[in-house]
Amino acid sequence: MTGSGNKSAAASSPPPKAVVGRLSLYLRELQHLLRDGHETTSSTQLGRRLGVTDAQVRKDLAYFGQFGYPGIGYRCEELVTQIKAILGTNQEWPVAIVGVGNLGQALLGYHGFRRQGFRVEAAFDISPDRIGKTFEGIVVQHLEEIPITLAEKKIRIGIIAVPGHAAQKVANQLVSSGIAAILNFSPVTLSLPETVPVVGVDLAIELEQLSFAVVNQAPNT
Amino acid sequence: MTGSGNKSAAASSPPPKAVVGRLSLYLRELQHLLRDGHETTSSTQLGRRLGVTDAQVRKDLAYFGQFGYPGIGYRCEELVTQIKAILGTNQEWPVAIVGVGNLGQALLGYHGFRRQGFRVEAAFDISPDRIGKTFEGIVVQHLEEIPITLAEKKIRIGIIAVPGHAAQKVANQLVSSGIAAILNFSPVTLSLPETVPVVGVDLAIELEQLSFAVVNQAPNT
DNA sequence: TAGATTGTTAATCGATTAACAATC
DNA sequence: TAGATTGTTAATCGATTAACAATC
Repeated sequence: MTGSGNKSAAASSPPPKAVVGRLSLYLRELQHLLRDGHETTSSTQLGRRLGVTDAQVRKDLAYFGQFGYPGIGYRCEELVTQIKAILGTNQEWPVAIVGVGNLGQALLGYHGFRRQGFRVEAAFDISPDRIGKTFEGIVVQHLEEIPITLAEKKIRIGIIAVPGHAAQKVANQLVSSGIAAILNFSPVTLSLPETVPVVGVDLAIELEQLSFAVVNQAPNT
Repeated sequence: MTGSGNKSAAASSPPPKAVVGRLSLYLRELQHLLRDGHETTSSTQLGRRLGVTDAQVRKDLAYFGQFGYPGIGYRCEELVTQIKAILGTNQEWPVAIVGVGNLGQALLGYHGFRRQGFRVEAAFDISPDRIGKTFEGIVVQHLEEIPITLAEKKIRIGIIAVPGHAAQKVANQLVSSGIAAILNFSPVTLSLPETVPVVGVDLAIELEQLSFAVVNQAPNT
């Protein structure tokens, strides 16, 4: 017997970030497969859907253990459970949003977060116009409340959606309030202690990648 | 004389995607340096700010030409101009948004796009509640109008911000209307012709990368 | 059994870093 | 000139792919 819950072959070296990124994609795809009634899948099927090779799927998963059944493939439900455990989304994560402008409000209302185990439980802003208002059941608080609220609600992940010029200051406040990780939507590079992982999403930069591709059209292999 | 506008050493092999991604980061940083009154910078300074090595900065730029001055470094303004030309953002790009829910509305109002040369010029939805409404000066149209409007407004880049179950259909409509590239915010993998580049941004996945980092805390090198 | 598919090792490929002559 | 910094080549490192014995 090979698979199922076997963590014995746990990674000795830490997995590259790219692998963790793909792990999330595998999870997403597996959830779609499940919804479509598939009981099992294979590295070939999964890879084809995501545009990666079957070997890569198997190699990526091998960083974390043995989850498959030779001759059969992977049981979708089981693999979903396993990947969630690896990513830490088998638990609920309360998160905070700082900056309740356009983007912050959209993130507050984004149901996709909840579906994957993230629940926005606090929102902060500096504008008197917004403080005290309620969005999606969350009352916007002043930035000053960050330390107390993070502690009270055991929030470890913060989302920054303030204008660029305010982002570093907000990041510092989050860090000094003990945040464990930051998702940054501001178009700036944050300078933070190495112990606080950051993921940056710059919407303009994503579009730039596309304008480059269009201008240098037909990257004909 | 080495630098300035010299495109002679243009890339023979196509630059890896990772390089183009960093190019956008260099551009962003250079714009900050300019605003802070810096006339020149160096691969070391740029790299330190972004957490990459000086060698990598120079190597990345070398894919596209020679832009620096030995002994001096890079003139910020000049390099900004050069990188914009490479990325194609020395021109204005009209873009369309499909899906005017929470996220779509936020994207419509996002000023960061405009700053980098992207202008939202059309918005589409399927809901009668939203069609005809105006957001940020843009009247929401029915999905049916996509072909006519894209042609009229010469829109080549489309942003998908519809629920996952509708995304593939919308993508097909965009493609058959001649879109050149797609930015996809829906949590699904789109299957598209190879000629249409896609960038996917899945907000839940970004958070998953952070929960992984927190759970596997202290990736102590 | 024959067919399918895994996990893993070895081979290949590509990307990053180090080093340094050339230049200002 | 001495000091700084580029562009580029060679060396290193890491990630992807191919191949295959083991397994169901």
